[in-house]
Amino acid sequence: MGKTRLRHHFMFPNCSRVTDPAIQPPEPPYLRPLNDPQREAVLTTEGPLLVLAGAGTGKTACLTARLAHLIWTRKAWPSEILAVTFTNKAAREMKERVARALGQDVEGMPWLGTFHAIGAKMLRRHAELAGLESNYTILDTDDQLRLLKQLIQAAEIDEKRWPARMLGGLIDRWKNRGWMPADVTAEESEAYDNGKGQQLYQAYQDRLKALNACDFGDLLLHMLVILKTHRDVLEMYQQRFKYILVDEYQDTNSSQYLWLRLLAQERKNICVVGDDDQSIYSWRGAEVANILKFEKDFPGAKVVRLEQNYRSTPHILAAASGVIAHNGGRLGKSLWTDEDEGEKVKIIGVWDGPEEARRVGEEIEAHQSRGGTLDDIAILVRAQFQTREFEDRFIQIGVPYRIIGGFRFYERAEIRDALAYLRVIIQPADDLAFERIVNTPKRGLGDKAVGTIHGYARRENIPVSLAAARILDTDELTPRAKKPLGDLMRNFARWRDMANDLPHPELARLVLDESGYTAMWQNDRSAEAAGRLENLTELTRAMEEFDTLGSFLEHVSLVMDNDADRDSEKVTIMTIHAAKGLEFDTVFLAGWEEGVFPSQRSLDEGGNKSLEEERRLAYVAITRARRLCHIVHTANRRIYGQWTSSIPSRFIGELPDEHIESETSMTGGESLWRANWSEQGDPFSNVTRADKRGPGWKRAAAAGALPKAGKVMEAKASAVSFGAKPRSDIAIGQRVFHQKFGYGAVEEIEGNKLEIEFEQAGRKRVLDSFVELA
DNA sequence: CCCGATCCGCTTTTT
DNA sequence: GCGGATCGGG
Repeated sequence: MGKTRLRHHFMFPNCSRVTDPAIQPPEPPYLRPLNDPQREAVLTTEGPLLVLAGAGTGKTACLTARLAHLIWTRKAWPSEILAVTFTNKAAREMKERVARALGQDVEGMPWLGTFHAIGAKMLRRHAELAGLESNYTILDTDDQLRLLKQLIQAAEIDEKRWPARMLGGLIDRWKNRGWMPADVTAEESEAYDNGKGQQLYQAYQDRLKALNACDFGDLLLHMLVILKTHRDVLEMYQQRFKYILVDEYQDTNSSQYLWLRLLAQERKNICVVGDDDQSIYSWRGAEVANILKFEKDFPGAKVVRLEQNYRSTPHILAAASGVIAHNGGRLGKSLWTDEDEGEKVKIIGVWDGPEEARRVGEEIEAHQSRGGTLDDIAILVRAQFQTREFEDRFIQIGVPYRIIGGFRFYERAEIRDALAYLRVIIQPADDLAFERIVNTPKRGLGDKAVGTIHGYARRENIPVSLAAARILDTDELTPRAKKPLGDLMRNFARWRDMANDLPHPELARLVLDESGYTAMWQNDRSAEAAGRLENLTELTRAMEEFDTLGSFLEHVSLVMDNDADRDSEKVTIMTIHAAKGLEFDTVFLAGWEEGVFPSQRSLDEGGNKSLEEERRLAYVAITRARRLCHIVHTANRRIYGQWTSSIPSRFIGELPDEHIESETSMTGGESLWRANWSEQGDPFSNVTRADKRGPGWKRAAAAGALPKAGKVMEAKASAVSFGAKPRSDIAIGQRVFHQKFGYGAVEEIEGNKLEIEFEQAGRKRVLDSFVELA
């Protein structure tokens, strides 16, 4: 095992020289590249330690060196270190880098992984203490939702008024806080159907137990309860874990915090690494408070700040620091760098969304013609909908791009269907999986038949698939339904038998064929059918890398690989959230407008707390850039099909003047925009402007944060009503040209809106400012 | 069971 | 303005 391999490493010839007083013991290789604070973070092994690691300060290098150090100095065996991360990617990277630091692989680090993976592993060992069997199924959000729907229907609650997603969200929130159903307060319970929240949470947990299943929150919550109520189990883990290491501590939720605190209580060798300024996940339960109060929670904690930035230029750092300085209650860090000054952060103002994409496209083409690679470039957006505009444009001009996020492999319908078949084979009691595929492909078992089976199951209090088997001996089903159900059940019995001696990828292929599932897609004439079949092939191929079907299914539920194709050069388009932890030479930050970024939701609800989170997001966004950072904002944007005039983000106003330069390039010239603005009466005319920055409206917009509600509302008025002066040069029948839709003839005129019959694109409604006379 | 009409809702996302 | 979920009619 890994242990022996590592032991071998301790015989490294260098180590024996320690006995020679004339020669300083050589520094272990992993310490060499570290600066002083990093070194301190590595060498302070005993007692609680908080490492505040600013963006780009070599956090991962430091973390891995620490792990390597603990192992190298034999303070702990690899199996005695608990190291938790949030994502599989981070865990994988850490594993690889520790291995590299020590010069071999670290299979002996069984407790390095995500919170959920480690929680799942512990829970498999102690499942019976939570009323589960160790082969429990891990449900994803889709399953969770379907289950909740059933419960809501059974409770005869109007699902329209009290949607399942709402209940799901509440239950998640409660689990994140470490609450079992009994812990839900009346006040919280009130949030769903006048106090039915707690009751439904309890019913949901009961159902999960009956299904021998867990949702993601349970992986932590069950273990937390077990650690709290079973001293012996807690003590065993406290003994085992000599050192605890936590990455991205600012992202931990209460349940994770309580879990860590229990485990660290005895030895107190807990090292947490994070950056309060990069806390951007409060909406999924993260508590910045955890990192802010670490020193209180662990008295005598040492704090090490990593402030030397190895990533960005001084201008970029100063810009980011300038923005984040507007937040209160920070632990505080000041990033610095040795790098040369570099270029200022460039603020680009454009007319509308399409022009934003056009403009960024031009910059990218220029970068390319200078010989730069597209892999250096990222476009970061606040929300997924913003990617559309760039996609459209890049397709048009032929710039290859990849969009990170969106649909993941394991979330696709065909993959989930295939997995459902396998789940039913492994765990016959998995009702959710059974119900998913009982009539997929169509085999004449519609709602009626399934409802009858369901009723039987409920009456007899047995799993649905068992009910399906038994109901065949009764007359409850019509002969028409009995036949296909009998076939299906016999198939499952047969597949289950075969599971023992057939390799599981083989089994999967066979099941997909014999069930008619493959045929279903082969007969499908729609465009995506071929892709779905490919995905199924890919799925069975992926299974080959796992020893058992069970381990594969766990991998699927816990490890969502986002392997966007890395092979060819592409511009990366993604959300800021997805970009956290990454870096790019050149970064375009798009859509920096009030209502987009900061998002409308964060402005409407959540108050200052959520605005500060948006600001941290801005900080994360800027610090992704190594050398060039461009911030783009538009004067008009279409949101939910509505043209909306937008004012620059307040975060632009918060950038220190001396580190930015601005430019405006609007179709029709800036004067058009300004004319519209003044015709209507500048909503910010009562605000004193610092006119340093050219047009001055950027500042004004930022100042718009001051006179709140009314003013901002007003500024949101649609562009259509705004300077709605119809063009005098357009009449019905006029031939016009439009950037996106090409040539067409005007059919109708309504104010400044035109209805145009385009030659290629068909009939569209557009603003007159978007067309030229042809 | 399939289809079209209609209605809603709409930030971020990992596990 | 789009996609998806849901519902009612054929």
